[in-house]
Amino acid sequence: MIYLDIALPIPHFSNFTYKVSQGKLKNMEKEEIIGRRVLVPFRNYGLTGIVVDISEEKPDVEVKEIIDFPDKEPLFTKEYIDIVKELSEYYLSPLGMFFYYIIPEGLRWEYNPKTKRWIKKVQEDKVYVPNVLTLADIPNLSQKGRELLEYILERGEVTAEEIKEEGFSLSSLKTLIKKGLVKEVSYIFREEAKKYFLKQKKTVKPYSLPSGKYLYNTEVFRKRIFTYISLFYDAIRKGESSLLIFPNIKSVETVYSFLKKEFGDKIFLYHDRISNKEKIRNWFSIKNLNGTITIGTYTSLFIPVKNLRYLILEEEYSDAYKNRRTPKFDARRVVFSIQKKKGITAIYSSTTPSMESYLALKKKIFLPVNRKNIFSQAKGKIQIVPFETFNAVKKLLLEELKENKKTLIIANKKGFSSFLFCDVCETEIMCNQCDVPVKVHKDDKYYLKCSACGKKYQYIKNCPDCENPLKEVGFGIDKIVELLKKNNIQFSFLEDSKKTDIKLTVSLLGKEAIASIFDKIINIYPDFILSIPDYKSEEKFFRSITIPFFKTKDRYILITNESDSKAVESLKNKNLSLFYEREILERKELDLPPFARYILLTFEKKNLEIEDIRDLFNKWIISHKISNIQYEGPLYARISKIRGKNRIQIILKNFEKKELLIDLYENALKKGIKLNIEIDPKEIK
DNA sequence: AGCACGCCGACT
DNA sequence: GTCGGCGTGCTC
Repeated sequence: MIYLDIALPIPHFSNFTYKVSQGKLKNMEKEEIIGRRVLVPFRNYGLTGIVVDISEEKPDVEVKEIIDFPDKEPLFTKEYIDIVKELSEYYLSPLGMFFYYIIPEGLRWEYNPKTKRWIKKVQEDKVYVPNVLTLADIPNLSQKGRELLEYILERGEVTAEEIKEEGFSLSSLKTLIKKGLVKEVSYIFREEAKKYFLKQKKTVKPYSLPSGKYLYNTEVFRKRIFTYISLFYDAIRKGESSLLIFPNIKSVETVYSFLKKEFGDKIFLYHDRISNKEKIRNWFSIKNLNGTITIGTYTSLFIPVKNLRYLILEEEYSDAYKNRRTPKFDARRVVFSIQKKKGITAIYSSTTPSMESYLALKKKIFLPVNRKNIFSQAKGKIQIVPFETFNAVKKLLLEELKENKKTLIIANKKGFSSFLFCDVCETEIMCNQCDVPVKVHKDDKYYLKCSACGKKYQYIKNCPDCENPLKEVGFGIDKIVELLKKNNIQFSFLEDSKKTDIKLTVSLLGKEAIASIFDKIINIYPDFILSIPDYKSEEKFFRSITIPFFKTKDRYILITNESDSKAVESLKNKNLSLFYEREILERKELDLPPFARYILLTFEKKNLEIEDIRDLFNKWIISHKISNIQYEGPLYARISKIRGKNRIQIILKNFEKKELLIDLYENALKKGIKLNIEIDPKEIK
């Protein structure tokens, strides 16, 4: 008997032991078992897990036997298991939950105890293998049957399509199966013999970067992409692979279709909107083939790419790189872990890098890709217009849109109005289950929507308490849409593939790959970003005003009242480090990230009170004899209620013994309080 | 997470 | 009597 350490998808901070008999092992080597997907009985149902370790010692607890190893090969290599383990510990996310999330969706099989069957989510590939060793001494076999058996023996393993292509009929195959001469085998993935073609264009010079961590902020996106092409050609020549990550699917698809022309069958796509079948096929192809290129979202970071050489994280500043659900992780850190483990070349790219990356470059933890001046690649004129009223903005827009130029309008805000306000009661109209004012939206008609829980409400004109007419406060993208429609101006959204001269978007952040160059860009009042109580607000504001400039050919019109801020100063002076240097000083003075590490604890329960949490927290500190702990709270969260549950927060600063928080999590859970632990939160209020 | 079990109020 | 909502406990 052999015992397996299996990570199962349940929020429990330990693995589970199962036994496996020699028969089920089918002569597998130890290395072929670790990293494998495994089906196990669990209570009265079943689960899909990942084998993370093997032992021959009998454990203390009573253990069950596994059901099956459904795959031909492991999903993960030992290296990647170590990387995922490290991340799971860092982010306090259970290992099994981590693995379950990062494997292709089609492999997350579920057991239905009623029908006693596994729901497999994808169709398996069926192949046919010989069940005899030679053709000799087989009586009663037709000429056709003999020829087919000979063919299957020769190939070792064939599909029904291949049998048909060879000119055999499927009924001959059926006869052979009936006679027990051929066996049908199901695989979730069968490696395909790929026909590669690759004609390198003469214009592209292969280029290589030695292993290490790089910051690439010296060139705009359209130049960076050609650097990647050069790197990819160099890697392919050596049989090495590359992984290029974007913060959203639209960017992935745009770049994929562009690079497909260049690299043909060498290139793979991986994100959550491709089919389950394709995801599985691509996973194994990328794992097994030499010299591939993968374009994907952050889920593709966990594919154990064969011979990985270049790992590129595009627009590395993007908030989308932080997964806010379990398993919690930040793509930037995942890239860091993979680089450290494998000694590859990792490139963090963006026009406006994150503060962390900028500081890492300063400290020489990151290397520069080159030393070009990014401002020499943008020639637009910056025009700063103060904001007065929304009516003035409307007038400016109509005037500017008269010119037949390729124009982009950035609205900076979703929805129609920010909220509804009653002058008499002096209150905002709130969501009835959250502590959030409802936002006014307008698609075909007006409606109200809560931005916290997503609940929609009918539009109301008058205050439900005093019946006085309500005032709409603020303006979002839906109001710009209304203006353009009223004036019969042809437009489309930036994210649509439709071709119009006028494009509209909420924000350009994370969309550098989607947006082309515009003659004119109008950025409407991004100032509100500064009013969000978060230490990253200035950085976000800086990015929102800077990125559009690098997409402008002639005129960049920025509507703002913040022209004295360090962000606008730095843009006007065409010197981005002006902003970064000043921001770094401020962060250092206030002891904010990246100079301090924070952990945000959010407790959620109906009718939860500050006292409950203070009790719970103090008991935890005493029971673990924790001293010198720096924290703030417990306090009500900025959004003090979501879906009827009160939210109370504690912020820990530079807390080292993270693993003790598991105990706090479990103590809270015993009282029906859900604790959300966020390591390195992206917002601190 | 996802399931079972048990308590309790509401409704036949 | 029985259905179902939800609080609690447990998982190799």
